Amino acid sequence: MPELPDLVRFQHYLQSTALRQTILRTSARDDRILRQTTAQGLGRQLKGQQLTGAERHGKYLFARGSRYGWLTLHFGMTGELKYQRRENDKPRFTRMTLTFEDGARLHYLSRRILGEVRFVKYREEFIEQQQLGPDALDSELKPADFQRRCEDRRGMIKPLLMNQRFIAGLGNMYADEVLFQAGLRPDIPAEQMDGEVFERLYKTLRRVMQVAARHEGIVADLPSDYLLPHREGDRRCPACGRPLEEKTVSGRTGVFCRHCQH
DNA sequence: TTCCATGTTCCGCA
DNA sequence: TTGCGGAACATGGA
Repeated sequence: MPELPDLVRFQHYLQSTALRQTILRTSARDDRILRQTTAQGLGRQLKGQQLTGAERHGKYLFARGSRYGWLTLHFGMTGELKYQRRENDKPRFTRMTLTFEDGARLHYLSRRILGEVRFVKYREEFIEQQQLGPDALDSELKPADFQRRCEDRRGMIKPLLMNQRFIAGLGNMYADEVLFQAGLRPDIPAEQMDGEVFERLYKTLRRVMQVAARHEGIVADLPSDYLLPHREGDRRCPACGRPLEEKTVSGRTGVFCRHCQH
């Protein structure tokens, strides 16, 4: 599930549940989602701290520690958060749990274990180390900058949109959505796009991601002329009604409309 | 049972 | 050097 709009939902969820409560302990039954640390190490770094805010960059969520550092979460393909105020049963697929002083718990769930949990001292340094591109909603991302970064790229446009080093936040679903809304095929070479096409793509990308972020990635709430609600439903183009086509581009199954995208 | 999956990374190859 | 396909990761659901 998690692409940028879903991360916005997780961010709001964490902000509305887990802030300003002192962390008593951290447990991770399964070490495989921990990176550069262990359950004990993570516990030492977080114990006694409170989370005071949540920031996002692309598909990473950062929860600020009141004394120092950031709890850093990546959700892979199947991750999510669950907050429990009472001693209910731990949700299935819980991989890591923060327990607060009052007994409430924040669970990090991941069905497949492709996400990661770590603690970083400096957020900006981490983003740099991961070589993440600008966040897709970053107001600093200007069209000219976007075009310049596209121009010296070979290869197809869709993998470029999904490349987190190019721009951070889009995955398979929203890359398809942006290309559909821009009327562009997923397999056109990036270097073939002229200035007018760049501008259309840039504006569409910003608009689609803003709309999706506003709806916090809830597909059912997206406008009905969006592709996303139709790719699992009638599998028809919301613009022309023709059946959507599948095309695998750089290993990911995508969906597009041959009639509306060129 | 087999195939596929909203992510990332690594390898081999062109 | 860049980018692609494929595999791997690990697991569950259709």
